[in-house]
Formats: sequence, structure tokens, C-alpha cells
Amino acid sequence: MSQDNSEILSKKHETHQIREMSSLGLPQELVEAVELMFFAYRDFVSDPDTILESHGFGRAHHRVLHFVGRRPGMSVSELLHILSITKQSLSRVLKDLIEEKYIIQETDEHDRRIKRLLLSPKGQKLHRNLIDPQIRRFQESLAKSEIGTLEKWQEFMLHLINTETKNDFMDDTGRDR
Amino acid sequence: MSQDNSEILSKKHETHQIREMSSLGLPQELVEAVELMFFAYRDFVSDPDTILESHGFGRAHHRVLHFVGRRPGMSVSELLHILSITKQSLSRVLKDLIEEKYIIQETDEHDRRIKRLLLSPKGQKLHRNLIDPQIRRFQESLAKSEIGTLEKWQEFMLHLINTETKNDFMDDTGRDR
DNA sequence: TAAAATAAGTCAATATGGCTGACATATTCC
DNA sequence: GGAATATGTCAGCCATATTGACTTATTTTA
Repeated sequence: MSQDNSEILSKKHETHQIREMSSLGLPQELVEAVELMFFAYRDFVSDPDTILESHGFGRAHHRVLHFVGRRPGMSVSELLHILSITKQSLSRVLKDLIEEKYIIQETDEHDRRIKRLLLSPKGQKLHRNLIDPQIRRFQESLAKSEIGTLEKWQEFMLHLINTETKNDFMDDTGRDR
Repeated sequence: MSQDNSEILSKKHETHQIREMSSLGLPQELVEAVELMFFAYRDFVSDPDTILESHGFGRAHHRVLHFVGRRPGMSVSELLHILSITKQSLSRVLKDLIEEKYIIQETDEHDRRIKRLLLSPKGQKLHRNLIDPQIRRFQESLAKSEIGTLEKWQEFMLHLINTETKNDFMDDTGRDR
């Protein structure tokens, strides 16, 4: 926790009137859903964050490792497109990962301007270590929930994302469009 | 998009071999779900981000506005606890919001050390503007999906979050524990 | 009632990961 | 041979997170 204010919620003040005021006149469950997105995402990335820290990496490194792992042979431009960041932002983290041999660059056979990105065995191992706790979290949640399979959850999440982004995801999964 | 690398995905190179290599030996749908979390969260916060920018605010301001809006009268310590950040981090954004009269501070009647945080009418309006596109996104996704109600989605998301966090969320929603 | 604990605020320094603009280099396309 | 493309790099800026040290006001407690 943050420093010296940790034990506050133990003696909580009265909050009876909140339930009525908090809804903004909006459907309560939708407002709750907004918060679930915030908390779920934050905790979902917390385990990888811990591992990354021990390597001196951050979330930006994680994303690069992930997408290169999922799409071996992707170019730098494709990676930039998927991440929606500038190449200056990417360059720092990509440099780290290449210098420390987590990612390998191979010049494309047909167009020697293009560099294909690949995970080294070391990179694959880290990628696996990073994704494991997230997979486990999904599996545990699946076991505890009544949802059964992930199918409908996935459908709903997919509809939350922008059309342009959807293509990036589909390319990644090999689904039809 | 990022600068000068926008039109890459139009002429895409061959990626036939990816489907097999990308799974890490893990259940494909779970790996996909990891990505759905990333893309969905990113796009989900993109609309508020745009609005915030026009006010000179960032995501940190959004979080404060949101939780103060949902829990009028919460103390600074409680806010720190929910956000899981340090008070030094909070201080800047909270100062901005107070100076520009989005948030009002009231000294607690019974314990004058505690300051209760409230949204001004101006703050309520902004809060509403920020959450509206997110609510709309949920509603549209709900309409497009076969999921029916949000209930099971919520249950699954709730199980993704850490036990300690769960309490914060419950306090906020007024659910039983 | 004096000391300790709590709530809030502040200063200074540091790190990460975004951004912009400007350029350089190699390669391919026309 | 010139334009376009893919990549890389320099320098600087900004937002938001961190840590540690300290102050002030107020309440609790021994």
C-alpha cells in the first residue's frame, strides 16, 4: 500500500446515503460495470508487473514481448500499428529487448528494408512466465463463475473494441472477417 | 495513428505459419482472452481520454472524479486506498480538481482532521460526460452480443480481481459481503 | 495533560512511457 | 535517378507514478 495511510477502511464512516446518490441517474449495473473494468484490468496486469520489475522491464516491454510472441515474424511497422504508439516510444523498449537478447531481428528475404521480429528461446520463456498468471486467473475465475465457457464473455469484450482495433485482433487470432 | 507508419496493414505479408506457433501450448481461447482484455480496456477508456484532454486533465483526474462521484463524502485516505497510489501522486491531480472547482472539500463534523470530498455541480457534469460514452459502449455491446444481461459478465470480471480489491468495489456498490 | 497516533499536505528527486519534430540511412519502386 | 518506404535516432516535453523526509492540525490514549 501507499506509505502511511493503509488501515483506513477498517473504521469506516457512515455511507448510508451513497447508494441513491451514486447512480447518476444511470442504470446501476452499467456504472458498476465501468468500475469492474477498472479493477479487473488493474489486478489482471499486476502479476506480470511484478515479474517485469524483477527484470527491470515495464508494461511496455510486456506488450512487445506478447505481440511478437503471438505473431512471430511481424515487422516493426506492424507492431507500431497494433500498439498504437509512435516509433520513438517503441524504440526504447525494443532496444532493451534486443540488447538483452529477448527479441531477435531478421532481415526479410524479399525486402531487405523490413526487419522481422522473433522471440529468442529466452524471450519465449519470459513471455510464457508473464502470461501464465493471467491464464491462471482466467481459469480460476472460470471455475468460480457460472459462466461456463468464455465464449459469450469474449463476444461481449470484442464488441467493446473499436472496429479498427478489431482487425488487429482478428489478424492475431486467425479468425475470419 | 502514430506519425508516418499508418498504412502498413493494407499490404500485409504472409502469416500462414502463425496460427500454430502462437499458442504457446496454452489453450488458444485463453490467450485470446488476454488480448481482449488489452484491446477492450484501451478502447474503453479512449473516449473519456479525448474529453479529458480538452480540459487539460488526464486519466488520473478521471479516476478521482469517478470515485468521488460514486462515493460522495469519501475522505482523502479512502480515496488513496481505492486508487492504490501514494498521496504524493494524488495530491497534484486533487489540487487541480479543487482549484478548478470540480471537487469541494468539507471538513468532517466529528473529526476535523478529515476532509470529505464532494463533486460540485460542475464536477458532476464532467463526471457524467466522462461516463456517458462508456455506458453507451456497454449498451451497444450488449445489444450486439448474445449475452443477454450483464450478470454473468460481471460475475466473471469480479472473480478476476484480488480479494482485497473486491472489498473496495463492494463498498462502492453497496453489495453484501 | 502530555505523548502518540492519525489525516492531510508539501518539498525534492527519480523513473517510465507516452508525445513532437527533425533527420539519417538503407532499400525498393517507378 | 528520384520518390517512397522501413527503420532508427537525437533532443526535448509532459503526465503520472515512485520514495523519503517533513510540517501542521487534530484526536486518541496512557
